[in-house]
Amino acid sequence: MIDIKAKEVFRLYLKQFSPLSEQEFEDIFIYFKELKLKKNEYFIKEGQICKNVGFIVKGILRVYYINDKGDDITSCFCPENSLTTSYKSLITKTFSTLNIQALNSVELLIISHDDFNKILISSPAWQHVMRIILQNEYFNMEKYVSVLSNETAIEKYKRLLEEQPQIIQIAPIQHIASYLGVTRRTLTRIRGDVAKKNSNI
Amino acid sequence: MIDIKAKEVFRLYLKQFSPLSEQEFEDIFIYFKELKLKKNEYFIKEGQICKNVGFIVKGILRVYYINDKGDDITSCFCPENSLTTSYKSLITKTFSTLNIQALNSVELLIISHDDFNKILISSPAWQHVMRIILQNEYFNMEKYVSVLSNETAIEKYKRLLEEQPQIIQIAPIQHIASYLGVTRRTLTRIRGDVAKKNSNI
DNA sequence: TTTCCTAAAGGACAAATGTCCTCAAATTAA
DNA sequence: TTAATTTGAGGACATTTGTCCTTTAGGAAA
Repeated sequence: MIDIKAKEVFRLYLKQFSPLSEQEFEDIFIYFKELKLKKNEYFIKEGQICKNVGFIVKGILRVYYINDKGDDITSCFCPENSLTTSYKSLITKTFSTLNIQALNSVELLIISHDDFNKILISSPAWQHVMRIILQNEYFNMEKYVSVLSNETAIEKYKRLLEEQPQIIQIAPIQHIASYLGVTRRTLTRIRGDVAKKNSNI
Repeated sequence: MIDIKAKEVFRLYLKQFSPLSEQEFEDIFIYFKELKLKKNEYFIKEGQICKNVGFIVKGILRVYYINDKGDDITSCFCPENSLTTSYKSLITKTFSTLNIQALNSVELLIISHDDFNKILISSPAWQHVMRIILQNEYFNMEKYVSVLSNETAIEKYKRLLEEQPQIIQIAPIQHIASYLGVTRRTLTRIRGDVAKKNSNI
């Protein structure tokens, strides 16, 4: 039996995008299962085919890949109250190049790709919610591209500090650095500068 | 009457993604109009609401925006045989922050957002083609993000030289530079290095 | 407690990139 | 054709970032 609180969190999440009737929500919810991950456990590993979409009830996940040079690059931190999956692997049924790993202890609601598609066909309400969520994913990615190419390292750090302060608390410095597109050394310099400025005020 | 050659080009484009029957294609095609742009004319300008999707039969368009610092940043070059639109403005019916401008003389087939949606509802074939095209757009964006954050300026330049050599021929240096995320000065340095290496061979 | 280990901070120097400028070639206008 | 304008190349120096290394602090194990 799924935790009643988790269910409520998910209900509220969907409600943001589009109202669902009690019945519509229940019809959808029966397909979800609970999944708990301990720190450092994986939601999906490179080389596997991703078969699930997860909703994060609690905790934070890190998405990363190993690039041509062998570096571990963090492409995204998935916060509470959002979806996580390896879209490309899921949709094209190919091996994932991404790893999605729990940064702390994580609680998810997951649905299989097959069930996901089943609901898409049978429920116009679900179709509508998903269209909006996927649109948002796309727009977020556009935003991320613009941040990556326009902001300096220090601006990006300050943005992260403002938008996702929990990340800075729990993620080790090398993950934050690769996410911001700089080396560890540059990130410590930035932290030094930020601390210095604050002490001047 | 739309140029018969343009029609063929579009038919072949759609065919890549999914086969359409002759009738299905004709049913869709009646909604398209021809649009010709001279060099430097706009498909969409910042501040307007984008109402059309365009298929590029001939020519190249540049997508750019003005960032907070007032710089003109090229976010993408749209080549022949691809779609162009300001997705965010189109879908959310908000003012576009993007400009899409003809780099040379351009020939488009355009369809209004309303007609686009009308076909989406009436034609499962069109729905299918569009789902695949939008998925590809998303995957391309992912690819672009990974290139932006992993490759050095010189690697990005070489990639562009290989993948879209026409761009390097016709776009002025500052547009290519902002697209690669560097200044003009860095791009001329890169060109110098590339030329020097080639002469050594 | 003491030792060991790990993670972050930061010093020193090198490399890459940006800023500001000039010059030369190409293009446009008179 | 000549003058004016635009565009790209590239010099000089400043700034930023990377690389490699050492130091420091905090937590885990003996």
